[in-house]
Amino acid sequence: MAKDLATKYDPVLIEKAIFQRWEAHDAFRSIPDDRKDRYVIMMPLPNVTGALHMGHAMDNVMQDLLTRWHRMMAHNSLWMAGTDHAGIATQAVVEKRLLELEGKTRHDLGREQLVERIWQWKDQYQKRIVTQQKAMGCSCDWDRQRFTMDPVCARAVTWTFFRMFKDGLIVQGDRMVNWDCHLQTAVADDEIEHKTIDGHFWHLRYPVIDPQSGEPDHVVVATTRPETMLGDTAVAVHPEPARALDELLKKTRERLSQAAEKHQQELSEEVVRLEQRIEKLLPSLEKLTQMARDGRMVKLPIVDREIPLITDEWAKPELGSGCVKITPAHDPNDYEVWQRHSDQFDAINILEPDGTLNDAAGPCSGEDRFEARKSVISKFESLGLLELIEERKVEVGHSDRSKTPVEPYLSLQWFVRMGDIEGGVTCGEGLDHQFKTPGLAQAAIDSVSGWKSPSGRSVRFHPDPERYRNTYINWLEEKRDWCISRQLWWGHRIPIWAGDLEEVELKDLIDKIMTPETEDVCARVVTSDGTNHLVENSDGVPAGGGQLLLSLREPAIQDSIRIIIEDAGLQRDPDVLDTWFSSALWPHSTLGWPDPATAIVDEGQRPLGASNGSVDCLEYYYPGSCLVTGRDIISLWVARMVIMGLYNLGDLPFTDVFLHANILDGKGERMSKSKGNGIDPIDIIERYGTDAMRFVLFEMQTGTQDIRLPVQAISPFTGDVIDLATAKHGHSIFTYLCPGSGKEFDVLGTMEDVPSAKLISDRFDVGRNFCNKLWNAVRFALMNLEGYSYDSGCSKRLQTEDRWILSKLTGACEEVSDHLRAYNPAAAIGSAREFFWNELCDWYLEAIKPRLRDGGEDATTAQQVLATCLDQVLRLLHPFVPFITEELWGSLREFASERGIDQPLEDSELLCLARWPQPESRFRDEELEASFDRCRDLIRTLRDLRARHNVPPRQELEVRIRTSGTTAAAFQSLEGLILHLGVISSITVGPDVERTIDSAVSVSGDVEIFVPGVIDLEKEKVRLREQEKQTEGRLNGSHKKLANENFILKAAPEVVEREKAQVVELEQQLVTIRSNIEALNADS
RNA sequence: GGGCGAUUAGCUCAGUUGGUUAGAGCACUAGCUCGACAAGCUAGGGGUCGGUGGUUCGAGUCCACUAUCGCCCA
Repeated sequence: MAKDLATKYDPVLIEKAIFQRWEAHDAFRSIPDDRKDRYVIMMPLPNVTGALHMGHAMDNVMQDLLTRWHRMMAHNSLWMAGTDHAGIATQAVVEKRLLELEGKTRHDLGREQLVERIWQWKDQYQKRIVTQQKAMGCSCDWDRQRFTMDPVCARAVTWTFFRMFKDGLIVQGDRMVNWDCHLQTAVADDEIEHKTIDGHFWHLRYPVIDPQSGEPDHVVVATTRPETMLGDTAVAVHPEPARALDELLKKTRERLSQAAEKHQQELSEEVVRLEQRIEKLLPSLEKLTQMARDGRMVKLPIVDREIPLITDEWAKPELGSGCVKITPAHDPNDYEVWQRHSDQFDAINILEPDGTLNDAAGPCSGEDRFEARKSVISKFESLGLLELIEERKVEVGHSDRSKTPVEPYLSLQWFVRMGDIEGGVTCGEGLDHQFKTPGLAQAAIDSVSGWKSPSGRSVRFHPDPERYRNTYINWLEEKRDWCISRQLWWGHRIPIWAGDLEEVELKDLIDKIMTPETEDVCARVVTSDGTNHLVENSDGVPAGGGQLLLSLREPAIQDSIRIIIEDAGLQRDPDVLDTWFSSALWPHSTLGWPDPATAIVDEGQRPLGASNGSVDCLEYYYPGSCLVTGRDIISLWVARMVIMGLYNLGDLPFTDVFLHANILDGKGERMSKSKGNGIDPIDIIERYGTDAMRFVLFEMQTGTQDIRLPVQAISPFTGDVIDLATAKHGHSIFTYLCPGSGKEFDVLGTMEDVPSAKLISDRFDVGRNFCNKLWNAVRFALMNLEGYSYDSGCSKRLQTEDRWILSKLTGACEEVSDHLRAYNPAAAIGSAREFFWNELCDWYLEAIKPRLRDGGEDATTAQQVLATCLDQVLRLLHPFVPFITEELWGSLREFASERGIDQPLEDSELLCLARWPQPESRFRDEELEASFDRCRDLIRTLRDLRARHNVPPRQELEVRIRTSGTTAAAFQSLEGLILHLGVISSITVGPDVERTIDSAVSVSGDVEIFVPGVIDLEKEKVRLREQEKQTEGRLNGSHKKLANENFILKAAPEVVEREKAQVVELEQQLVTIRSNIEALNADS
């Protein structure tokens, strides 16, 4: 019985069962069939570092929305799920735990054991992530999920690397990295924490070799890291100090002339300083520049190296002595200088990976970098070359992972060449649509710039195409090489074996491993002059031998060849690939590329190869449809997927990129695991229900504007709700103080000795309320569907309100689809909500209550319209709030097995597989909607009048209305409705209706409403006078506009006409209001 | 340092190509336990659209500058 349904919706009772039903029916299964319409979303793979937060929830539910929507449109829809190994992040988490719990470093464990530990961690978190996603209702094909390091994805990685290596797209080179001496790895820029500490600025003298007369016998350079002088290979001065100083002075003066008061003093002091510098120091700077041009050398103290004086704009004439030391191997800026002058001097590395100094450091070799700092200073002091020591605040980058200072460090890394390449790059090699592109970055730029792939595809960003197209292109246009090597143990190990071999050994080895049939081995030899030769057989081995670089393509055969090449003295590259290398392949690696038929999927998974007469997954599902992600990884990931898809398959991985908003906390900071401000979606789901959470996320997703989500914690001590945006932190950023008890609690649930608090946000109340409303509306309907049976003749008996709600329903179906097509979930769910709540519940349900009560044929018709509306509403809402709609769908089908008006709607046991609502244009009746709107206005006016005069809601009123034409006709045709909804005893409408002396009065538009028996003349007068004043104001405005010649001349004719019409209307209304005021005055 | 964006009601956000009185939800105020729903219903109050200047007959909307904040890239 419908009456047995609880009066409150309890999500906990149904969500699990509903999900099980979906799984039991295999509802999210995707297998290739003969459908042409297909829809493919590749999940932006969450990494296995930790559990998901609301930012991921946003991403996931957006994808679920699109997938469910397309599935209901009967497209063959695949949502591919999976997780990412996330190189450094995951390794760091596991290493940190290892140190905290066992006091061991990764070196104590060794590579194999550490990797084993990380696999365990991955298993644990992958499970947790999948649990979270299923709880969110994600309708992925769960039998196809992948992991970036599983055999299917791993094979795609080695194949891609191999092909790029063979094509000369992957090369080795030097690059400045941030080196963590403690963990002995490079760390990414975003893993560095900048701290300002008290330091020094040491001014050092370097003697000039053979100074000419009038030239100084030494130059002065300043540094905060004096030990780096051991690696100096040049000293730079500005090429045109006079011009540079002059320009700077001009600019500073200009700024001073426009500066706000608070900046004026600072700027005028700067002007004076520059003027003095030009007067006093410029001559000696110009002398130095001349010396550099003449090729003068200086002698580097301690190591006694002769290094050149050079000119470069990096040397700032406005600072210090104007000279700057150049340490290319240990400073990123100096490295840039070296790139510009590599013909004039070298780079010298003075650091060992552990932070001690190497042999190049001469007498300081073997010392730790900080000891070396002291000894360099004392040596300069004893040589009399220490000019000055300044106290200074210094910015020092510290590694997030080890908390030790990082060192800029020049090291050998692997790169993918992104720029244009002589001869171009072949995309989709071996496929019938293969094509050439100038270079990888260019191919990605073209794909958003009018170029079409062989299958006619290009990429478009949503919902703001131009803005993000620019972001994407700006980054790609630099065409900077992509550094793909990482000094880690967790990840795809670079499939390269290398060794220096003599010519004879080389030939011998090549003969052993490369036969004409071999496709899995690629050999390149780098000779002593640095040239790189692709070697296809032993005849191609260059004279004199060199460094052999072997790449192996197929993981399966690596083991057999490996023994041979390792015997020959080759060693495998110890580095692993950048995580983004494997995630860039995600859209095709998951589908089994390079060969779905032989892809080794997990036990119990659907195979990827062709079966049952259908093509294989790769052919069917690639290229895909839409990528859903945040804008922050446009360059890191989106562009790289485009590149890899084009390169490997000659086509784009997707045509649409939907960039959704990021979730911020109450302070406006990005939600993230490491910041400790992330909410676990499970916390929200437990408290509010999944659908409530989803509803609110969709409502927040309006554009690409980021969304603030103020977060509260429930104190584990007092139960109080604490706003985290204003709460005080405890000992760490993950803990806060409970104001009630003063005790500390944790918000991540990872601190063992600190009680953890559940995080909530009252923003989700809205979603919970919505679900409850939906629940109760259906409950009401079911209570009134007793004895329902479908009747195809129903359309002949439709009442006004029936036709109205069907017209509105048609509009809602159109709007929801339109908004979804425009990637505007907030607008889409807004339209659905507006129809369901403000039209169906507020007006239609109220309107039909008397009919349902009275029974008979009229009741039957109302039942059928109601059942039809609910059927359609549940379908419209399903992609947004899948659990509650699926549950209610089951109940609705029980009570009304057939729904529809003149023909039954297509039915389906599961709502998630039911057909998406089609707008029925024959129900559209705009005239009726307009009449209905007039009635609603009238009823609202009457309710307002009741409230103003304290008339009890149930006390019936008599109403007299003076109006004519269409408005009068509308009121007359909807009289029954007005009587019922306005709680009116009688209504008189006509052009000659007169106000009775005891009537309250309300004027709205061309309608005068009189309600006898409700008298508070003073209130009425005050209100009418306010209305009079307001109307006069608006009228004046319009008059003014129309009096303006320019307005008449220049504004669009329809705008002028509208303005004129408004004047007529307002004047009429003013007359009416004034006559009513007069009448009231006459009465009193 | 370069690029992109944001600033609208107490809060969170809408506001298409410039054109009637700038909207929604929450919160607030008042009144409603009428046979779905108090997680509800009804009505109401609340904004000189960050600031300054400009273009225009007309600016929340376009332009310039400025302040604050955010993101990406160096």
